[in-house]
Amino acid sequence: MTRVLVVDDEPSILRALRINLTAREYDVSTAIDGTTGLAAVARDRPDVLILDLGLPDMDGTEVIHGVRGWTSIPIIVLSAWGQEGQKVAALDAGADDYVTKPFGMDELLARLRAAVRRASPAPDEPVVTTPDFTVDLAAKQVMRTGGDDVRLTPTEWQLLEILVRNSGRLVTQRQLLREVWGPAYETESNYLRVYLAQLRRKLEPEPSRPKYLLTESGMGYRFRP
Amino acid sequence: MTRVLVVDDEPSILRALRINLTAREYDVSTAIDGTTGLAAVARDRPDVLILDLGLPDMDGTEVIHGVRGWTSIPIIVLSAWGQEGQKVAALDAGADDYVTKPFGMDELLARLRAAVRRASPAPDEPVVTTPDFTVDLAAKQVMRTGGDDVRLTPTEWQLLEILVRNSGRLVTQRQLLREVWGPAYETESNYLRVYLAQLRRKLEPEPSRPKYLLTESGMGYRFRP
DNA sequence: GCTGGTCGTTAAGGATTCATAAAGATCGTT
DNA sequence: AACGATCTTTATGAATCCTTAACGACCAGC
Repeated sequence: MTRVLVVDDEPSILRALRINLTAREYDVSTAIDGTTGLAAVARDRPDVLILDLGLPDMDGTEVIHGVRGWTSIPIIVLSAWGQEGQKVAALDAGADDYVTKPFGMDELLARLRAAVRRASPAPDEPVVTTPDFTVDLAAKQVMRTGGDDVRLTPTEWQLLEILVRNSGRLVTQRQLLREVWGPAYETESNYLRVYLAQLRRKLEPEPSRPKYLLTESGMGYRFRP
Repeated sequence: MTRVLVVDDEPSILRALRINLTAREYDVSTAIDGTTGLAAVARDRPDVLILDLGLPDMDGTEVIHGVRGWTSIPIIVLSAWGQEGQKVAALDAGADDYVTKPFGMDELLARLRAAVRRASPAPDEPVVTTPDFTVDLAAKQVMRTGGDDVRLTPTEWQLLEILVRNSGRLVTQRQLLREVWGPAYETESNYLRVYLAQLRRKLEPEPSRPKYLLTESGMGYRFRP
């Protein structure tokens, strides 16, 4: 289920979007200003952000910069008629698309679908296999070679997914912390140690001598296929 | 924040660009001739280069060749009216775009945005290969020819990365020390000796007779691909 | 041949980072 | 209310890395 965060200060628009998007099987959350919006992005990690440019507390482009600083989720901007300059600035700041108010719900839905589609470029290899286990990115499933599947908690899965998607590449601790826990946790590197240990216990044949989930001291972690 | 380096010998133009670009949230640095311009590119590694063709000390195309020898950052050329030949030569040499003086700030800004956008999806992080080992900048991985990968510590990696990114050209001790240890360590050249020795021990087939990590006595070091 | 400077090599400590276990905190479910 | 699962936090010893110093080799100039 696609999760959408709507940031707008007009209750009527929030209400209209919530009703329409929920009816279309989107999972909707809302925020009424830039500050709570930024916090909500970090906390809820939505799949798409719909952002009104005319917020009471901060400029729309500031919000975009704040989001773009650490994630690349699609951002669709809502701009009032006549705010052409703001619109361009928003696109420059990193927004993906814009809709001018007042807008038809059909148009917004179309752009929403397009944004989501663009954002998830079908990974060319949704299944990664090693001699000891198999990771199915699409099905969110891990199976040990032999048949029984491994139960992973949500956090464990997020971590594994990032490492597997960057197969062979070193992933910085900052990046892992930012993408799993949010930008406020960039220094909590002990989280990584705890969860890497759990993943190793569940996946590695010899957890204290990892073959797949490798540590590069001082730099980050790497999944070796 | 996008970093722009402006190389021009006319103070009025430097001033105008600095004001306008800074106001648009660009991080601006400047140089007044080709020599310092080339040094600034190597040192600051800007995201875009704005280069006047009519420099006092060297021909514009020479500057472009000097830059293109080792990086593919976008180059926007400024040419005085009537210098059609120079303009073509500049594009041949590898410039990305040109603006004819006198120019409107809006036009320059538009071309700047376009250049940055074109460049961003193609991060220039190549794979450098030698007969004995391979350095993958993106994956932060070094593999010896034969299969086994080499473990580098963070400091070793930083050093190697700078040398490889400046493949073939001499990198000053000052520059290496500044970029790895910070400006306060610019004179601690023994650090370099220690770490170069370690890198050679890990990478060179004959560490005491280096083929790739060369010392230029009194000057600095050079990576020969 | 002596001398001062630069470079290569090595090794020991102290500092940082890591692995691991285990105890609280939180949340939803029964 | 109690439970189980998950997430957070803390503590400890082990592993790794960085810094620093010492010593010898090499080269240029005197």
